[in-house]
Amino acid sequence: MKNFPHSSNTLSVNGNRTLAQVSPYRILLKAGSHLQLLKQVHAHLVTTSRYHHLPLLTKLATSAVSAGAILYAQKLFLSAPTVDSFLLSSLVTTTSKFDFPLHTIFFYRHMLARKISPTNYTYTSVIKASAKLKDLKAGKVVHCHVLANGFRSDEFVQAALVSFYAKIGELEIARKVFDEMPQRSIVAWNSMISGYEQNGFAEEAISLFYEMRELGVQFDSATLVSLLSACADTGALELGSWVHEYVKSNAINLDVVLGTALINMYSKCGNVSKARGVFNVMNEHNVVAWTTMISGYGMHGYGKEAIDLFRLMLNLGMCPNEVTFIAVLSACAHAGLFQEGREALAIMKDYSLVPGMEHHVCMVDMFGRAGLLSEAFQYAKELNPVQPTPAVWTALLGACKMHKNYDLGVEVADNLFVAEPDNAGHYVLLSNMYALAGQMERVEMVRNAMISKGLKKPVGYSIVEIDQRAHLFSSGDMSRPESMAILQFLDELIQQIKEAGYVPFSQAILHELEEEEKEYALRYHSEKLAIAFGLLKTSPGELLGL
DNA sequence: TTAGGGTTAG
Repeated sequence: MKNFPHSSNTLSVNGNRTLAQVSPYRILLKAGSHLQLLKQVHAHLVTTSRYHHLPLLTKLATSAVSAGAILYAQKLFLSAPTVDSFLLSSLVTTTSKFDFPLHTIFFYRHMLARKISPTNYTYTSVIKASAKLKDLKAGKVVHCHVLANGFRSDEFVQAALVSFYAKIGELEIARKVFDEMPQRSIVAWNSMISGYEQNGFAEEAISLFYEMRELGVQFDSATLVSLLSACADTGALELGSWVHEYVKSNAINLDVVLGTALINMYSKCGNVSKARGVFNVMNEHNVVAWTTMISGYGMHGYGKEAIDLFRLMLNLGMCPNEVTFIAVLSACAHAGLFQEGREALAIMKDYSLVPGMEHHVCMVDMFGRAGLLSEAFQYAKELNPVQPTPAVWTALLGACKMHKNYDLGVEVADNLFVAEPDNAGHYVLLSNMYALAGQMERVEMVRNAMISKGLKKPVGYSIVEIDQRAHLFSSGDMSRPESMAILQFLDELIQQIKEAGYVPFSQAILHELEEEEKEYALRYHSEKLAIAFGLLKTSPGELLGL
């Protein structure tokens, strides 16, 4: 609730003048979104018989929406003696703005029922509400209304549609609307770029940005934020650094959103000190910025730095949320700081947070990695009556493998098998664990089960960036024209490192492969292919930034 | 007599 200046419970306007002497509209403006005052005005309007005055009622209802009193606003509307287009379109736009999408649709239906013609403002609001509700059908219906009522070339409505389809994952439709726009606004470009990135098509997001630049369309901060996310997704450090330089040399305001996107990009691309550099020069830090930086430290094994930053955050009075705690616990797990992790989990309640399954997974992972296997197993079992999720068992299984405790590993694997019988990734973990425990008949059983169910483990990828272009490799990938050269070069490299003492660790891919196959899979692992390609295509030292 | 579509962490 916002603070209301002057007084809290009674209206005193302009010194001694009474309520009746002052324009009710001015009182309403002054009441702002203070619900108590709005109700007083409401009562006043009723007692002075001005309740039928629609402009006043409209202002009252939209103020109630902005105060979060959506049901009160709805009652006001339903009790109105008459309704006009101003009242309804105001309610549609205000409910959309203040995040009451169901009510936006509700008032829009009332508009249609009363044959009130929507404007482009109405359409943008209703489309945004459909996006919030992830309601494809509602959005498509509104899209039809848009076309039928001649808003096919309205810049605002079309941009809202691009955004809607992109958010809901219908990228082809989004692109079609985008392509057919007579005038593409910056917002339409940004919606399309962000849509690609949010749906896992970072390459397309980056391409579209290049297209935008080549066409001479001026991009803005929001474009760069989505572009940075795409860089983070693909490891495109060079392009991400270009964005940073661009921001600095064009004096673009480094607000908390842009700053956080830069921190995230540098962290994911492996440059934590640059990430911290950005964090340090930002003027404003919200919980997302803090969490991103803590998470950046954590993912690179800098547990102490993550904990120090977390403590600094708390000392400065910033409130962590559940994501912050996931970042902290994960950092502790990777750095072996289980004491710190335990303390962090214990203080969640001080911030009215309850540990969820993701936090428990971190704890199991933390004990497991630290070699405290029985503690981890105990923790996992004590999660009852909340049944441990497969993620908990997977974390524990990884720990059993890491610490070569195969007996416990098999026990855990059995739990995993029961918990999620259709996950191909788990089958591979299971069969590896059985193989390590020497239970070959079970390996056979798991493998057969996998084949009979037609399950296949999703393919993993490795990416290397050369000249601002990301190159993607999967294991044994032979799809490039340079494939033979890459393999030849890789063979030479492997020969050299073998001479230097390298022994392939074929246990790591035990999934019932013959010895020869094992070595093939290890040798042509996607990371190795990507690195060989990178070394081939760059001058000595360049790939490592030397 | 009102008001708009795009951007950050797991």
